[in-house]
Amino acid sequence: MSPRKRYWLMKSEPGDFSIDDLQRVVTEPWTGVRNYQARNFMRQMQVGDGVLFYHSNTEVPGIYGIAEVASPPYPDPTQFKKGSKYHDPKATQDQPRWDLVDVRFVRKLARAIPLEEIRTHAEALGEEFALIRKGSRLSVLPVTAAQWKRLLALE
DNA sequence: GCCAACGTTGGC
DNA sequence: GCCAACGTTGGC
Repeated sequence: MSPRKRYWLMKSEPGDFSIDDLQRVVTEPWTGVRNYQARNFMRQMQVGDGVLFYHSNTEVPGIYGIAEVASPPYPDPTQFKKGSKYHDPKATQDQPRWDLVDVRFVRKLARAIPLEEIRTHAEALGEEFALIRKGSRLSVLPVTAAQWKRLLALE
């Protein structure tokens, strides 16, 4: 028995990989996460979970699209690749350190929801929401069903 | 490009 | 186990 569908927010710098890139390739392994908290969230993911696709480090940071989890978690192959900027010398095939999931394109939002606007709804979303919590830089974070609904109502 | 906040590393 | 130094993230 699998738990009910969950929701997540995943950040990407559009210069590296944008929602348009995801639309083009449809499915993409979410490589390069090297933060334990973010990794642990990906380990909890199930196929079909909803994903808010967030653009960071860009002119208007915010939510630009919707994706879904397309695979169970598995070891990030880039951790084994010497010369890759994601290579981790402490990871071995027997003892991988980093997991990822494949992410599949669902749709672009009719209108991006800027971080600035999301902040104005902090009270409704909950102060503990990691996206707007002071100092939080998590690139993969959980979203409750209520937050998912509230955020997409802003579209 | 700046820099605050945070995580990781490594000397001791 | 402490903590300074360093690296990274990501908003602005």
